[in-house]
Amino acid sequence: MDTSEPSPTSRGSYRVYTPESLGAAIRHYRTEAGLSQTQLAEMAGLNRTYLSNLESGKETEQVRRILRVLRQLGVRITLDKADW
Amino acid sequence: MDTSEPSPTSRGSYRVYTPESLGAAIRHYRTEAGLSQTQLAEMAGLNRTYLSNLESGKETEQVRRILRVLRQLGVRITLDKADW
DNA sequence: TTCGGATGTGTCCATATCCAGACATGGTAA
DNA sequence: TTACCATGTCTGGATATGGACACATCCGAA
Repeated sequence: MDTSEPSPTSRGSYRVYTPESLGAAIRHYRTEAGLSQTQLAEMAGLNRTYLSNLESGKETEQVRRILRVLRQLGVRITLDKADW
Repeated sequence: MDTSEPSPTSRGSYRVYTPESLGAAIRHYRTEAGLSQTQLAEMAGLNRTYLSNLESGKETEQVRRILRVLRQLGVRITLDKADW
């Protein structure tokens, strides 16, 4: 199992390649914001169980599908904080 | 109907805010690559109908959910070509 | 120690959603 | 014109998936 942090780029942004790396990035930004899963789930109108699974990269076949499309196109996905 | 291009940034990358903008970006990169929906769907192991809907931003409640989470966290999503 | 918060994880179930297939339309080439 | 391709869109059905809820674990505070 990969317990490392999601690899940030030189400017603190995150590359997304897999559902797992997407989940890791979400978890990073959530904890950075000082929010619990319960709080963020409420803010986003989601179930906490879903958010837990999302952060773990589980049960996200849909995400995997979309990432497959983008990978085939050679498109890179980058996440970063808007207020930088 | 919106026939405009998805708004590119100064460096040719695309910001994703909604399922619609995600779909528009995918369509842009697909046509740029000279691929038909059928071709890309086969390459990615998907149904063409799904890809058509994905590019139109339809039936993507899952994407909308995840985008809600990222928006609440103030996280920005950028797509760009890896070979630039 | 106990207590509470945070998180992971399991089950059940209603429903969203993907796929297959068909059909219509618009464009283009012969 | 006909023929073909790309795309949008609809239906039906099988399945994936999210929500609700419960429970266990871990950890820090009191």
